[in-house]
Amino acid sequence: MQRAVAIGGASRASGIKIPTIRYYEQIGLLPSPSRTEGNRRLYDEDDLSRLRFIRHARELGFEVDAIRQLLDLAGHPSRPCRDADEIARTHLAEIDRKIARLSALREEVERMTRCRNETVADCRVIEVLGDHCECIHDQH
Amino acid sequence: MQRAVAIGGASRASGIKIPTIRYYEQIGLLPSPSRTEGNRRLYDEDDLSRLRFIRHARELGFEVDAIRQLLDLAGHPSRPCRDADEIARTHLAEIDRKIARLSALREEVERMTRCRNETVADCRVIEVLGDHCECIHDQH
DNA sequence: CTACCTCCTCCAGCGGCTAGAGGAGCAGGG
DNA sequence: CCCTGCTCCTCTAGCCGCTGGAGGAGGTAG
Repeated sequence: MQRAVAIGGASRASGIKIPTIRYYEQIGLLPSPSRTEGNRRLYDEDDLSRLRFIRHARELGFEVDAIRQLLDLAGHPSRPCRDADEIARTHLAEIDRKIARLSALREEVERMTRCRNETVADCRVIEVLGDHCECIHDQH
Repeated sequence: MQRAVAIGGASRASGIKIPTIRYYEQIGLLPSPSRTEGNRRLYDEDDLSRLRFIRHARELGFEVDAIRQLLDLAGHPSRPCRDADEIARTHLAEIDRKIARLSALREEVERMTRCRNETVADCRVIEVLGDHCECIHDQH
């Protein structure tokens, strides 16, 4: 049996603040963990993985609902992939767009850091991220 | 002289909703545009670029303050790069971490879409994004 | 037994939007 | 020239995703 930690430990392990963990439980993003006799939450390794996943996904700009879908996908082994396929594909497309635009931004920001003693007269950061040739969105 | 558009046109051109554009102006993320005689906002090409930039940056998970910094960087040609260097480097590191984790996630999600008629029994999406070996953060 | 730390619940507030009310500007057709 | 209808204006209230504090109970160490 693996050791379980209280909410403070889970917070340190995941980098998510204590009230936020409780909030995730409240909105059903995280299953209600077991409790001690004294009513304290106990998190096992699975819970911690899930918390780390949520943290990184949020940092990458996925919204709670998307994370919920991804977690469902990963959390139901018996579910046929066919059902999950469209969800996954949707997210794949979104991930690709994110990577493409981050790479373009990276290029420009790095260029800025290279010109140590010059001015940023020719910075094109806005143009780079403002360009939407890689966009798949309908709305613009 | 280039044509300017009203807020509705700016919204369609940038993919940002009208109230959000007004909100960005209110918090000083977007400069107050010129107005018509009838008090309507008029946006030129520069404003639209800025709006597109903000939209993409927000989608990529940058917070408003980071965007403000990046815009300042790109918007002051006379400013020596030395001043801006640290800001740029900080963001560069963040961008790199985002790209690394997005790539890992991409890999896993794609693997999920490949197994058409199988189950997702061996999905490792959570582990992939839960892993924090690329993290530079102090807090965990 | 006391001190102190972590945990509990409840609730209020903040950042970043988003939507609606109520009213004025403006463009096109009759 | 006026009416219809669309877009715009400001103001205010609400939603999502947290974040922090009050007030109190559990648990552990000296």
